[in-house]
Amino acid sequence: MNDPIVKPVADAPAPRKLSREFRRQQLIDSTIETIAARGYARTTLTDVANHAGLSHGLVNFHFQTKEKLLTETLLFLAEEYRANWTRALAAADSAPAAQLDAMLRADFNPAICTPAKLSAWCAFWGEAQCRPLYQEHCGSNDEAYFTAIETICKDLSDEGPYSYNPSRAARVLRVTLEGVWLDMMTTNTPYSRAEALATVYACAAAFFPRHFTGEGLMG
Amino acid sequence: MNDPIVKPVADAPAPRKLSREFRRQQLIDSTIETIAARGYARTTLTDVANHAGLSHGLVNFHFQTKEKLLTETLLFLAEEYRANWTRALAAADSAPAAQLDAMLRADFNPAICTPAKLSAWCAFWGEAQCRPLYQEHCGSNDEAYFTAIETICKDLSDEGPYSYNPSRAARVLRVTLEGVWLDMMTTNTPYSRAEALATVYACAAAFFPRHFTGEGLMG
DNA sequence: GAATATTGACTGACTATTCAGTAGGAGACA
DNA sequence: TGTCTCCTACTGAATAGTCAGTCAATATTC
Repeated sequence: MNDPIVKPVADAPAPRKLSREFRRQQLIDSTIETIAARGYARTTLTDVANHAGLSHGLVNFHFQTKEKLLTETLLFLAEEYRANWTRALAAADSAPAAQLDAMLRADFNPAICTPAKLSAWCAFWGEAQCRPLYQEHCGSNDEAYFTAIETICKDLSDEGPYSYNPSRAARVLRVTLEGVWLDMMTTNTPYSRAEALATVYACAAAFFPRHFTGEGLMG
Repeated sequence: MNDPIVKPVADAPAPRKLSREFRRQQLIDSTIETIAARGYARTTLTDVANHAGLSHGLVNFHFQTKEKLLTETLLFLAEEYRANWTRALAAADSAPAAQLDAMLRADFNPAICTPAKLSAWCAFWGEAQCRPLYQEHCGSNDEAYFTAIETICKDLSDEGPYSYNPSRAARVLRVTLEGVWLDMMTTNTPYSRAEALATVYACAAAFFPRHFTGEGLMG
């Protein structure tokens, strides 16, 4: 628990002084790990600092208050998530099916889908005071996400053509992604990302059988 | 926030002394409300007691420690949830489609699907220390639930017949229910139970089109 | 030497828990 | 019916522990 994240490199002692940005990021990472390990309610500044091998006074030096640290941690997660699906969409083929496939896969990118980050997301969702905060800063992220997945489903529905209401299909896909994330946290025998992705593909195949199978994008 | 839950009846003043069981339930209810209003991390015994119009000493009198109060609150929610779907299944027609319909509807029973209870569930899920606790006491509940919905989906799949893997379909339905619950908590413009149920039915219709439409059970 | 980062002892506020005391009700007995 | 005694629920002041935030001293880098 107290292992410092940053180990000194053998022949070049870790610089005691690091750039503002580096330390801030290091403390945000420690916050995520600490919340995952101890829970939101039991997370103290000392825990966070110790996890990074630093003293708690430094946390206040860089973030002023605990609340600001937690806020910035949430904003970091939100921005990382947004950047991840945005990048995935941009990198994918422009065909609706490929776009949807990219969107579904994006959620299981190992960079954002780690146990600690899932746990931290879960903790922020659960903490009543965090929801308005999230809405205020990231509500527009979610709206963009909803719009993106809905538009793709509409295009895919036209292309099929499929008779399902594409908005409903989009929402089912979205909540399935959310539900699977939650499942990965809470289920007794947590299943792998691969298994989670298979569940999402089963859903996509049920709505868009001409484009998806239970194994993934067709063709 | 400080409104006593139990108002004195006009001509019969509220008894100062009430039965052990009544007070315990009253305090558990207050705990749910307080967690919903203030968040898990900020919930204090004084908050809980004030919400019930009682003194904080009484909480320790009845529950010994704060931890036990929170544990018992979680167990109460879990048992209420289990009893709800079990009862719904028993009351429904034995045809697989009717059983599945009962199971899907059960989650939206106004008795268990209140904003405060959703919020409390969310808080417990989010708090890392609560997950092992839940597993230990209620893991078997979840297993029974998984088995029930999986069995029903298998029967329904045979009856269709449908080509989807019924276990996957069951899991998608289950995580859709979970995801919709989460959505009711977190989305900017929270949608009604009716709208949430429609989303779940869209999912059921996608997997079992010979038994469900987007509006619900067929026939 | 100046600027900045870092430490850690300290403070003050908050809160879980304890406990000595209060009060209402239920029998026992007259 | 009155009153005495006991039991249990209940109160709230006191206690003890925790933790966020402060700050003077120190280290590091330029």
